[in-house]
Amino acid sequence: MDKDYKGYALMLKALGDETRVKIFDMLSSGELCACKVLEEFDITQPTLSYHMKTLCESGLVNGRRDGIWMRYTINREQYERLKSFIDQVDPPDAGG
Amino acid sequence: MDKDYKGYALMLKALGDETRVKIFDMLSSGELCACKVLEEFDITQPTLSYHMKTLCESGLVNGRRDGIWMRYTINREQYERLKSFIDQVDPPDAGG
DNA sequence: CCGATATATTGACAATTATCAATGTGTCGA
DNA sequence: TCGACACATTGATAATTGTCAATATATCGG
Repeated sequence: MDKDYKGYALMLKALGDETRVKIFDMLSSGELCACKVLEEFDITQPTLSYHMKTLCESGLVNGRRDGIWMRYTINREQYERLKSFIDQVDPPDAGG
Repeated sequence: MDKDYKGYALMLKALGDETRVKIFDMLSSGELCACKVLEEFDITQPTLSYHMKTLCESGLVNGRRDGIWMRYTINREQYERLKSFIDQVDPPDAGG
């Protein structure tokens, strides 16, 4: 039962950016459309689109079209998978 | 109580690399010296040194000199901090 | 079909990253 | 103090990243 380090690394890398980790956190309160996310940042629309693509390609975020809008949610399955990995690390005491 | 997105992003970025996330996982079983870590990878010693520096600078890993060796452990405090953030995301159901 | 709105893609570019070979630094034992 | 070992730093380089302006695509209402 080899661990999927490549998969974890992809998700962690997607979250390894201040803008994207904030977007991820915003999505914790539920589905959001791109335009609502955009309001929270001082970036252009193409840049947001790039970040959303990065998050989606990591598997951590799902996007669906709803008419004019793209609505994004956290992919719970992948989120749980990442969380399990992080939890499982659980180092012994004496390191900080 | 603003969230330290920059700090989380730094840690997540450090883990967002297949080699480093594997090192991090190796450290879950306790302290390891660089030479032991190196044995597990097909990379040169300078490259490992670079990765260890990246992990240490993110705050997630501590290094200490022990004579000839550098011994690395997970920084439990930072690890718990990251884990708490991830746990706290906890999206509502309906996203996978 | 046309215009308006939301989003995606492309092309360009500066900055950062991961990697190595070569070399430097620190520690110990003889 | 010298050599050997473990590790760090430097310099170089190819690849990747984050960003924007410009443009393309998709959806809807009329």
